[in-house]
Amino acid sequence: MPATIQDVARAAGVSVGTVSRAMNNYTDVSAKTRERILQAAQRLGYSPNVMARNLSSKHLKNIALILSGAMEEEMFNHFDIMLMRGCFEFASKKGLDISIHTIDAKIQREKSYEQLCYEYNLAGAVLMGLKVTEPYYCESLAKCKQPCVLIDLEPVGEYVSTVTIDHVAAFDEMTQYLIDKGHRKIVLVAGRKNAMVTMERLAGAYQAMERNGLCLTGDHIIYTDFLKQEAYCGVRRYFESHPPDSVTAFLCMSDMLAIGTIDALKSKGYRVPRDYSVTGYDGLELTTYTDPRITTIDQNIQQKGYEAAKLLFEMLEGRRAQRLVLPYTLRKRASVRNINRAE
Amino acid sequence: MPATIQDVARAAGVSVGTVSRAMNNYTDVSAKTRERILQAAQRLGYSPNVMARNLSSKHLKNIALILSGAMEEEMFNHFDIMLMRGCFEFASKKGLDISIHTIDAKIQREKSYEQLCYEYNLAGAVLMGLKVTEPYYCESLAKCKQPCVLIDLEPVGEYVSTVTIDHVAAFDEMTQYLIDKGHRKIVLVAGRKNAMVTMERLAGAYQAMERNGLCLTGDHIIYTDFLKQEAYCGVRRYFESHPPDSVTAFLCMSDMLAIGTIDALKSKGYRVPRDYSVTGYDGLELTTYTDPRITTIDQNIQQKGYEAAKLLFEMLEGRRAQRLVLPYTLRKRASVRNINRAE
DNA sequence: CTGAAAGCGCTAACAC
DNA sequence: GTGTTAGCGCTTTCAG
Repeated sequence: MPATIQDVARAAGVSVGTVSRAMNNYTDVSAKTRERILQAAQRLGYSPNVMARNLSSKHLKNIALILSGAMEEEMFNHFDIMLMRGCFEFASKKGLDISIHTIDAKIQREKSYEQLCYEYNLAGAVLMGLKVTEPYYCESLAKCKQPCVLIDLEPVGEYVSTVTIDHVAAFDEMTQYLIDKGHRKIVLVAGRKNAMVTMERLAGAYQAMERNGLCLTGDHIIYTDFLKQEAYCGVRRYFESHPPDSVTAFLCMSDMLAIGTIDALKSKGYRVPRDYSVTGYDGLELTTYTDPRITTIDQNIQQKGYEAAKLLFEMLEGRRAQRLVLPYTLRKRASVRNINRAE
Repeated sequence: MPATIQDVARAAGVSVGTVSRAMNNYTDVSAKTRERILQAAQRLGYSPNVMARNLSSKHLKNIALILSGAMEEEMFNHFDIMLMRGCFEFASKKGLDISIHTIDAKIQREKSYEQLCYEYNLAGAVLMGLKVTEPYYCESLAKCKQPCVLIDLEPVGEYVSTVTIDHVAAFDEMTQYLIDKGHRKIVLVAGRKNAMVTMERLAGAYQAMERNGLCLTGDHIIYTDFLKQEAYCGVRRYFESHPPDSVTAFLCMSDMLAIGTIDALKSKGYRVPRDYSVTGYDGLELTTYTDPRITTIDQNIQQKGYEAAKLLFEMLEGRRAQRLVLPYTLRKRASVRNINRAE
């Protein structure tokens, strides 16, 4: 049976209140007593019970990483991992303890963010994988006084910060890059139809196409739920109703979609980039292992996570919510071929 | 301010005890009152405070996933993700709530497993990424009455289960496969020197080599900490002191090491598998995206996680600790070339 | 500087 | 069936 604060108090010959003060680095404990208490605690192998501490303490200090839909689909993918790493990087730098909680669509419909915070005594959280298609939940965020940080979403309410990149500009740049390489017939392998990130990237694609006098028709857009397998099937299906020369490049909204696309192309006997060019998005490390290495937008995901945790930390210290837009980088690699006549 | 059990009691016109019983599905509450209470709870948006519940409750019900060294090196990699997915798969199937905690080497040296359990009121946990090089911690596990499940380690103590695969046999099989393909000059790209998994796989390699009258000398073993980058450097360094024809195949102890090895080989202008064959280990999905696709041992990692969580669950119900050995599969792919004269 | 005591929100034993 | 009450281990006033 592990030691409680009572045991330490007894062993050090003081009251529990004094032990508590000593353990929490209060200044109003004499150096001598503190030393005695710390030694007793050490000797007994005492560590405070987190539940009791949280229950009695007024000030919420706990911060959390909330993984939404961790079990559905391909959630908990490479993207999320990097995000988590970033958060932990910040936490360990600051000596913070971040708790992790998983929620799913069902929970989100039944329990507000505020309730979750109450349940776990959270001061605030970084929310990963949240979908705007859960309007109720987003509303609950807006109303809540516990701050939170969202990734790649629009801020809602006074205590919600977001960290994102300029997806419109990034996708515009990627589209322009393909166009510069001579591609006119482009198929878009898109994400979930009403996801924020999908719409923004779509806007970027349209913007670039229009600027170049091109147009993107509906039958040249393949919607997916960001699953590799869907890209694979979607691309194969595309060729069932379109001739091979109706397209020269596949513009994908994620690296995993690009991988699925390349798979599909290879399965049809085509070669990348000889027959078709393919681009990704996210900048996952694995785009450098693939054959060919994939041209992509490097979002610098880990930094996104780092900044998210930092933002939360700052909000907890009283700073206002904000929308942080991080830079991105276009990584030009072998999956795109220049098809301009000139060369 | 969220509702407490008091508020619900007041709203439903009953005592807190009755609310507690109703919320916890006790049978000794009349259907009518239960209904009234549930409605009141719903209306007030009540959800029990986890801290208070855990503090007051005698029976520990919480189970956790403990990520050891989540922040160091490449921990939190694809392997761990799949393991986590497996755990969550089981949890969501059983309707269990798994909390996640991260610990690092420092914490492990200061705080025993028992203390951790006490701190978070844990009934037991699945421990991921634990290193035997933390002897103190492993001892603390052995002494503790809270059950736990380890991955790829040997069981220690009465309440420690493990789930693993037969690494000796698996690595033997892989080595034999290379030998069957005509490879006699093999370089081993190994993991951390005294890691359990490294030693087991090493034993498998020796076993197969000896059986075939081959021998593995020290200068043909490259030790790493399972980091891709180390394989990259190690392989390049190998060629500085050995002629190109001193080796025909690289036998790697993980898929990431195989990727690093292939990178190094490519950087030297060699091609895989034309010039050198390379094998991986783990069966990560990304070995199917690489160029070439990597021959590997599929550990079925997600199932490992699933079984680990299941084992923990069963131990909590009184079942004895056990050592579970799962099957594996050799996935033959393009990274190995047959160099027998016959073909 | 330190001790005493009042809770934090909940569960579980015990009455009725 | 339901109410009452004693804690769970800790923090935090409030005295002294």
